[in-house]
Amino acid sequence: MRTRQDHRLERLDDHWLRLPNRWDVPVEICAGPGVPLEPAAVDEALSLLETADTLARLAEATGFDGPEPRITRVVLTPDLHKGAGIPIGTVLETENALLPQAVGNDVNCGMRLEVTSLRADRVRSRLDRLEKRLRHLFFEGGRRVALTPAQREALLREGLPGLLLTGDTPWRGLQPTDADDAVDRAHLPWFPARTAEAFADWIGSAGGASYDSIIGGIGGGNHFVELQYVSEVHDPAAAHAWGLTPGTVVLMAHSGSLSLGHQANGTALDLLRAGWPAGLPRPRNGILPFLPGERTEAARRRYLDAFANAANFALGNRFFLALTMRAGLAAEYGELTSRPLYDAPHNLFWPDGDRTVHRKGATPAGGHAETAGGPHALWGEPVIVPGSMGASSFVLRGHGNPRSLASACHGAGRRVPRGATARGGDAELDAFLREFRIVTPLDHRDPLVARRSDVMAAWRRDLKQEAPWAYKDIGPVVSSLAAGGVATPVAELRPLLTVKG
DNA sequence: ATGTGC
Repeated sequence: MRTRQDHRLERLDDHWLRLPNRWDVPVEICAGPGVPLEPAAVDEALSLLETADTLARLAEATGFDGPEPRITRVVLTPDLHKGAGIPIGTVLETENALLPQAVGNDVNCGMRLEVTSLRADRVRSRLDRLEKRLRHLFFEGGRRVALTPAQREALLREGLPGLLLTGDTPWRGLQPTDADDAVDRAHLPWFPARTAEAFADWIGSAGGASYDSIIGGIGGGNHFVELQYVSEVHDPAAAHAWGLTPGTVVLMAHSGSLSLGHQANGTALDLLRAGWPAGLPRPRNGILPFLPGERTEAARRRYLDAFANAANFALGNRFFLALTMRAGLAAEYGELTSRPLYDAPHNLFWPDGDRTVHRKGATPAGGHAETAGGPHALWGEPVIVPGSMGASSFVLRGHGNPRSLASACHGAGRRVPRGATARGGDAELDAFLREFRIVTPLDHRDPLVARRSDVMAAWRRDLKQEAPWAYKDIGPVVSSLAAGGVATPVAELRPLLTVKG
């Protein structure tokens, strides 16, 4: 299928497009002819580029005498769609500038993939019983992760490795493994958090160990925890190395930093507004950057600490989500192993000297250079691309393509805006729910449910926003990544059971 | 996307 091309885009070859702009910033999109691109998202990308002017004006107004702050490259992924100010599916490379909004509110939203010792036929044989267990564990008060204030603080400051060193943290008799430790240590190499002051309320909310109302929650929107099985192998050598043999059951968790990332981003915007030079108009696109230097040092440091705290929390939360799923599986099928293959961040930046790569709704796809010395040096970075509910997901291996800023898409991409899914579609949703095994929170319209604080409730309207027809077909999206030299498929995964936040 | 709408 060929979709009509946006007149502002120029096709470079079969799988790359260019967005010409008056700032001469290289803006490239990896998308084949079968991938629809939302015009509103292209509008938003052009509006983002006005930040090039903001950087120049801010530097002048503040007498900034360091090296020129600039946008050096933008990559838009094939799952591009309109976000709040900056498109979801944007990779932004800057020099001498940091843009909190280019990672978005949900700091370190990401994807964890674990390879279990279970086989699909065994899991399939008792899905009814497993479903009941998971509904209880995730939504009906069965989660109950107990952490002391010291443990909460350690999680924020030093991530999961820090938490594991702070007293006993067994949960339902399950302990993290060496593989967890290796994945979690590899995840956050950039800057440890110094202070958790922004989250003092959450840390200090109990005297002793108490059950946590936040950690272990899935979140909403497109977040989920899913059991899948390997249905097809596309790259036998890499699949074998990663344990992705046909019929193997895997666990996928997509979740973010819940309320913590929002608080971190809010802190950044408050600080940026407070420090904005008097007399300089605020930018039309609403995007406020940090420039380096002493003038902004204190504010930047406070933001980076809150950012790292939220990022650490998100990684830890995905670990707890996996642990919850492991607990359900162990209760139903007996002892098992579940080894994390990867935990990939979607919303994050990496300052590296003067250069910063920001990703908002995009996933790293490093090759040999980016993974050198690590466990994935041989095959490249695992790239996890989930399809919409009920559809296949893919695991690919990254090629570190500099054209893509070593980045790939983080999903199939929304086709219908959230707001446009409210009307109709109820019969289709019912049919979908009969066909696929989707474990959802309890119905929020039920007055008995709404009054109970120990259960999760959700609206049907939210579920409709995540219906399969609201998303693009994942096939052309994955083909674009492969043909565009970004990442190549290793294995295809089909859903067995989805726990939907 | 957010412990639950402007």
